[in-house]
Amino acid sequence: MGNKIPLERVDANRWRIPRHYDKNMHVSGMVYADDELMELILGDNALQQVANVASLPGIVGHSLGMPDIHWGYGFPVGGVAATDAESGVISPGGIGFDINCGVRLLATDLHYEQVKGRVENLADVLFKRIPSGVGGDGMRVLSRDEMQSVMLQGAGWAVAEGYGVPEDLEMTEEQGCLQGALPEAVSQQAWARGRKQLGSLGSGNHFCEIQIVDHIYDQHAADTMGIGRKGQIVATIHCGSRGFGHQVAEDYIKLAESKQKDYGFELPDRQLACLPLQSREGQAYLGAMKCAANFAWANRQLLMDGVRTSFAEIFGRKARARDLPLVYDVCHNIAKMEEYEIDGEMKRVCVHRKGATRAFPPGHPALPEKYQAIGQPVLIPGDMGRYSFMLVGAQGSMEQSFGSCCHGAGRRMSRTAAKKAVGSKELLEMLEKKGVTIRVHSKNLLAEEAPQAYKDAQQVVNVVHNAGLASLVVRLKPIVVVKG
DNA sequence: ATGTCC
Repeated sequence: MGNKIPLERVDANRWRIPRHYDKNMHVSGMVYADDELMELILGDNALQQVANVASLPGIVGHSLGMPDIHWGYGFPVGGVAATDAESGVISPGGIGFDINCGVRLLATDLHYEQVKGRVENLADVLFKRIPSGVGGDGMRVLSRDEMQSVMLQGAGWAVAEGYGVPEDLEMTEEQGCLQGALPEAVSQQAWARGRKQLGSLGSGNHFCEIQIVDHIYDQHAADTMGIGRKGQIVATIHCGSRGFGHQVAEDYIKLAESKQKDYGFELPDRQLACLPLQSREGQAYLGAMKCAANFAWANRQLLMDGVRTSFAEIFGRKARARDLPLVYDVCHNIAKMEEYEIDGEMKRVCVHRKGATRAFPPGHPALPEKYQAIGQPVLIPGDMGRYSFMLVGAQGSMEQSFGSCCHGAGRRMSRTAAKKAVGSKELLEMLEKKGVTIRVHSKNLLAEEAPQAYKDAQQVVNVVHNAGLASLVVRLKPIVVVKG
């Protein structure tokens, strides 16, 4: 079905889905891929979803698809869409179920030579200290007051509770807190789920990895981030808002679906259900989404503390935050109100990033002082067997993609297809052969995350680099993987 | 992603 879509080649890395393809489209689609990735993308219906998103009321610019794009709920994963702040809509499916799923990376001052004899020990301690698994409870149970504070203050709450240091907040997108969160817009069911889950990894593609700096593309930017030594050990955490954000998403997707007739929206897919940004319901979703985003930042802050404590336990470090500084934290499932130049005038828009990372260029006012000259760190986890990447945002993102780029390798197999194709035993053997030590809560879910189930992250990041959305800084190789 | 079906 995807191959019915007319694709116009723009250049080596970009393809247009012309607006005339479907009368519902208000704008064209723009998809970032080279020839090889486009072959994979044509294998599912993600391009149809890019075209569908172009029919959202008030969409501006292009409906965008990043090179890691694949099929998602209504919107593709790896999609970016901006809607007019006054006359446009917000679509909960355009943010996704795991609100503020995101990634953070910590540097260490350790070299692989200092760690290689303790790898098994490190894996055990991380697995012990980082709660994981489907439905898993977190590091602490929150009172109602504490839960409300987490929703309102995000990572700042966690730092005030002793999980980390104020410098961590400077190195977090939005300082780890979106203003304007509305706890009263969050259902009691979501409150109840959230109160048990703060400080937990969950399952699926979430992980904590210990990685080695494997290749350096940009020494100056790598040095600025404190990850400029080959063989240096870093830690990556990939996690979101757990059952809390999932419940918020579910509640508002249902609400939006029930309101489509009232607002006179006739969208090509009911999963695109949306709410006018300036409506009572639209503002309620935005306020609830911010609660979930803030919860996710507090969650990653607690998980990071677990990583620092693990390193302290093994390597005897006392000043943990100083020895393991946070390099940066980005979210990749979120809607943000931002300003861009569109057709020659500045416009305030709601940028839906679903499986897409903010990638602001050097000099952007939202960046901390430390990164003004190099641009925003952009963390791109690949798969557990091959590699992950650090990039920095480039000027092209402001001109082309509403300050956004890809968020990962992107699936090439569905979860069910991956489970059919890969046995958990052979996968564990393959990882061991590659020198990856793994601790996993549920072995039968692991196959869903097999490297074969993902595109080659190197190909994906090459496309955003060549298209000028972000620039390569370092490549990382996993040595320890902890998963749910 | 997810108390993977209220």
